[in-house]
Amino acid sequence: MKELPKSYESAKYEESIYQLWEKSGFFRPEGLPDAAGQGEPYAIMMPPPNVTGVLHLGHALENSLMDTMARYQRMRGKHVLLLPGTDHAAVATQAKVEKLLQAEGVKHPREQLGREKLLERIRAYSEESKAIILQQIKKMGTSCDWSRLAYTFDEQRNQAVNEIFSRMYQDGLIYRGARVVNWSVKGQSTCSDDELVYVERPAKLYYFKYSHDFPITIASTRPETKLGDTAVAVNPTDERYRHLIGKIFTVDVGAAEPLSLKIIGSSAVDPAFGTGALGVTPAHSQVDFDVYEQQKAANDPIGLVQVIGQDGNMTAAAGGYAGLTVVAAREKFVAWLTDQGLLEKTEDISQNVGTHERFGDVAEALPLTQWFVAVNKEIPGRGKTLKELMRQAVESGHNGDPAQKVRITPERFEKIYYHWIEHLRDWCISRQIWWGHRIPVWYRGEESYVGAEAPLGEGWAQDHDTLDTWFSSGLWTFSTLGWPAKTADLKNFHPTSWMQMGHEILFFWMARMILMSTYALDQIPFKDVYIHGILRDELGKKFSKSSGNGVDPIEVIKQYGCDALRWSVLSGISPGNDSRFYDEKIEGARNLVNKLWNICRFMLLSISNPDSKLRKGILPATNEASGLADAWIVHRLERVRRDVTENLERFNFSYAGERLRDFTWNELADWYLEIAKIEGGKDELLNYIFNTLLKLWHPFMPFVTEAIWQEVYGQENLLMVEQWPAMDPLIDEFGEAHYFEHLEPTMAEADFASFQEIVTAIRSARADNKVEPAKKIAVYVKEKTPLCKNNAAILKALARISDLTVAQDTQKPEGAIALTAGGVEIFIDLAGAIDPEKEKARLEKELAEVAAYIPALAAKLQNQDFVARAPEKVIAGEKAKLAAAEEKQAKLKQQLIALSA
RNA sequence: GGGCAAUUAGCUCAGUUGGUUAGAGCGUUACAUUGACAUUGUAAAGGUCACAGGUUCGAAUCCUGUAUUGCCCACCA
Repeated sequence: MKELPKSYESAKYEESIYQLWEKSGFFRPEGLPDAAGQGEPYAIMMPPPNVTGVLHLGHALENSLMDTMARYQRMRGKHVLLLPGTDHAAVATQAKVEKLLQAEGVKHPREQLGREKLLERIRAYSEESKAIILQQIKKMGTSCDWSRLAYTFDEQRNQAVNEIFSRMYQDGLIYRGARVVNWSVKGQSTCSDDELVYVERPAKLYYFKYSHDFPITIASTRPETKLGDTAVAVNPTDERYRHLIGKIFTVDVGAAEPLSLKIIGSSAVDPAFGTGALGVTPAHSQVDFDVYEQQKAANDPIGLVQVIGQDGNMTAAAGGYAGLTVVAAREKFVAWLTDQGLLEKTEDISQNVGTHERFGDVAEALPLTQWFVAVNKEIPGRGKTLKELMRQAVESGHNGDPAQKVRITPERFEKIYYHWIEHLRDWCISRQIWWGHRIPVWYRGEESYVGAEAPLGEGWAQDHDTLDTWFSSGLWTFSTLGWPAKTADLKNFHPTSWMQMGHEILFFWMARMILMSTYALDQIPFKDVYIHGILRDELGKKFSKSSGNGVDPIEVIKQYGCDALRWSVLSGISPGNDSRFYDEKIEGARNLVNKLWNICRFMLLSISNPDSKLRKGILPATNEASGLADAWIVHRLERVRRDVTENLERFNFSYAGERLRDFTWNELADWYLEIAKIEGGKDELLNYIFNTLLKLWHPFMPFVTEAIWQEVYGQENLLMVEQWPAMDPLIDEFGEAHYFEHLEPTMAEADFASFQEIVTAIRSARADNKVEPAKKIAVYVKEKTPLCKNNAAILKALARISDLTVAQDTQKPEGAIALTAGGVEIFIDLAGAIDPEKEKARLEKELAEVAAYIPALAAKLQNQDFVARAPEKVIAGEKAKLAAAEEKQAKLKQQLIALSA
C-alpha cells in the first residue's frame, strides 16, 4: 500500500473526485446501485439561487446542509434526489442589470433600450451568472442530479406557471381589480407587502386644521397627501367628536376641487393618540383604502381622490400642486398652512417607512388596477380558502391528515407563520418590470382571454405585466418534477422529504410553496422544513457588500479546501439561530480535516492488509490479544455511531459533527491509537474502525474521506454509496459491545475511565514536579481491593503505555509521592526530585477540596425527603460518590501524615 | 404597541425532555519536539450559568417578574 502524503492537500483531490462522483451516475436516483431495490425515495429541492450574481457564504451553508443530508440519506439506502436549479429572480435581476447599465452611462435603460433589447441584456447577464453559480455548486461538493437541472424561467417552468395561473383564474382565485398597492417610483412597478423593507427615520408630525371653521385638528407626517382626503375618522365613543359623525364639511386647501370631508366613526381610531382624529386618504394609504371599502360596503360611501401619480409627482387633482414632487408639494402645503394660521404645531418623531426591497425608494401607496390572488375566497369544491389551506398544512396536516403535516424545525417558527397568515391580504402578483413570466392574459378591446397562447383571431395583445417572482418559485417543489404532466417523478418524489431555508424567506417562499402545492396537487410540498440562521462575521454583523466584510466561499475552498469550508459553516450552528464565521474557525476546520487524514494514514500504516470484506461493517471475531482498550473503543465507536445517526435524523448537524470530532480526536487518536501502537496486532479491529470512521465522516467531509477510501480500495469503489454503519449484531440494544467474551461489556467504559484517570494523574504529577518527559520513572499502583474484573488488562496497559513500570501490592517507597486516582493509590518514585513543601501543599489543597465536598453529599443523603423521593438510581449514585470521596479523604490524610513523618 | 429568541469560561458556543464537583473549540500559561499529524502532543489556569423571586428532595434546565441585546410583525395617523 502506497504511503499517503504527510498532510492533506485538498486541491489535489477535489476536482477529480467530483468528476468521478458525477461520472458514476450516483447523483441520479436511478443511477444508484440498488435503484430498482427497496430504498424509499428521498427528495430535496435545492432553493434556486438568484441569477443576480455569484454565491456567497450563505449559499455555502445551505449547500453544506443539503449535501450532508443527501449523502447521509443516500448511504442509508434511500433513492436520493437532490435537485439543483436557479431562479430568474424577476425584480432583483432587472434592478441589478439596470444599475449596471446606468453605471455604463445608460441613464434610462427602459426608455433607451426598449423591452426587447433590455430583456436581451438581462438574459445575457443572467446566463453568465447562472454558469458561474452552477460551477460554484460543484466546487462545494454538492451531490445533486444535474440531469434534472431546472430554472424558474425555462420553458418547462413557464408551462407550469401558465397552467396554474389559468386554473386559479378559472377558480376565481386570481382576479384583476383596482386596489391600493405599493408602488416603487424608481422601479416603476408594484411590489407585494412582503417585499417592503422597513427603515426607521426621523419625520415631522404636523398638526393642523383643514380650515378655520373645521372643528377637528388632525395630524400627519405626509400633509401633501391630505389634498386627497375624503373623510375624517374618529372613535364613535369619543365624546369630543361623536356629535359630528355623519356631517360633511367642504374645505378648500388648494386642490383642484374643494375637499368634501365626511366625519365617520371607526373603532380603529385611538382617541388617546394625537388629536384622536384621523384624516382619511383612501388613495394613498392601505389602511385608509380599507376604510373606503368598508364605507362602501356599509352603504355610507366616501370619495377617493388620487393626488400622487405613478411618476411620484402630484396629479392634476392636486390643483395648484400638480406636477410638483411629493417633497416640494409638502413644503408648499406646509408653507400655505403656516400662512393661513392653520398649522398648530409640529413634532419630531421617528417613523418606519416601507422601502422597496430592490429599488430602495420609499414605496408610495397608489390605487391601481392589478392582478391579485384572493386568499380569503373559498376555493370551488374545496370548502376552504387558500389561507385556510396554508394554515392547515402546518397546524393539523393537509386535509386534516397528520401524515400530510409540514413540520417546521425549530417549532417556534410555526407561530410566526400563523401570525403572518392572519395578516395576509390579497397577494398582488402583477409587476410592471419586464424580466419575468408574462401574465398569460390577452386583450382585444373589452374582451379578455386567459391562456398561454393568444386565441384565434386578429388583434389580441398580451398583458404587458409580468408575474411576481415568488409566483413561479412557489411551484418549485413540483414544477421541477415535470408538473403539469403526470410524471413518474411527481409520483415518486412529491411531497418532497426535506427542505431547508433561511428564516428571511419563510413568508416569501415557504408559505407560497405550501399555497401552490396544496392548491394544485392537493399535497404538501415537503414534510420537513429546517430553518437555519444567517452567518455573521466575527463582530456579529451581517455579511454584505456595503460593509466590505464579504467572504468568497470559493476563495476559502481554494485556500483551505471544501471540507474545511463545510465544517466551518456547519459547526456551531443550531436550528433557526444565527452563527458567526471567522478565520479561526476555518483554520480549526482545516486542522480537523488534516487530523482525520493523519489518523487514517496512521491506521493504514499499522494495518498490514486493508481488508475490503470489512467494508460491510461487521465486527471482526474476538481474538486472543484483545484487551480493555479494544473493548472500550468498540463500545465508544458504537455510541458515536448511534449519536451521529440520531442527531442527523433530528437535523442537529452541528451536534452530530461535534460528537464525531470528539470521538475521532479525543478518544480514537489520543488514547486508542496510542495504545494500539504499543500493543500491536490489531489489523482486523483497525480495519473495522477505519471503515466505520470514514463512512460516518463522509456526509460532513465528502472529499477527504473519499480520497482516502479510493487510495485504499480503488476508484471503482466509491465511499459515497457505501452503506451507512448499522448496529452490529454483537452490540446489544443498550449499546454494549458483547464482543470480548472475557471482558464484561459494562465494565469496559468504567475501567477505561479509571485507566485514563490514573495515566492523567501520573502525567500531571510529572509535569508538576518538572520531570523531564523522556525520563523513565518508577510507578507503583497499590491495589487494596481488586480494582475490577479487568484489573489485569489495566495493569498490562499501564505497563505498556509510555514510560511506566508497574508493581502490584507495594508500600510507598522512601521519597516517593502518593496519588489517589481512578480508585487506587499510586506511588511515584521521582528519585528525590520532589519538593516536600510543594507536595504537602498539593495534598492539602486536594484534601480541602474533598473535605468541602463530603458534607454536602452527606447532608443530601441524610435528608429524609431526598431519600424518600429521589429515584433509587440517583440515591445509589450519591452513596457511591460519598464512599469514594471518603476513601479519598482517608488516603490523603494518611499520605499527609506519611509526608511529615 | 404585540410577539419570538438570546444571556453559561477572555472569545464562539454545547448542555437532548430537572439528578456528576457545569463541558467543548479557540485563546492564555508551562513543558515537549526526528516515528501518523507542529495543521502536533502533554499538563494547567479560567464560570455565583444576566438578576430577583417561586415550584421541587434536587434548577443552568420548569414558572413569574426585571434588565440587556437581537430579530419579526403591526404601526402613531
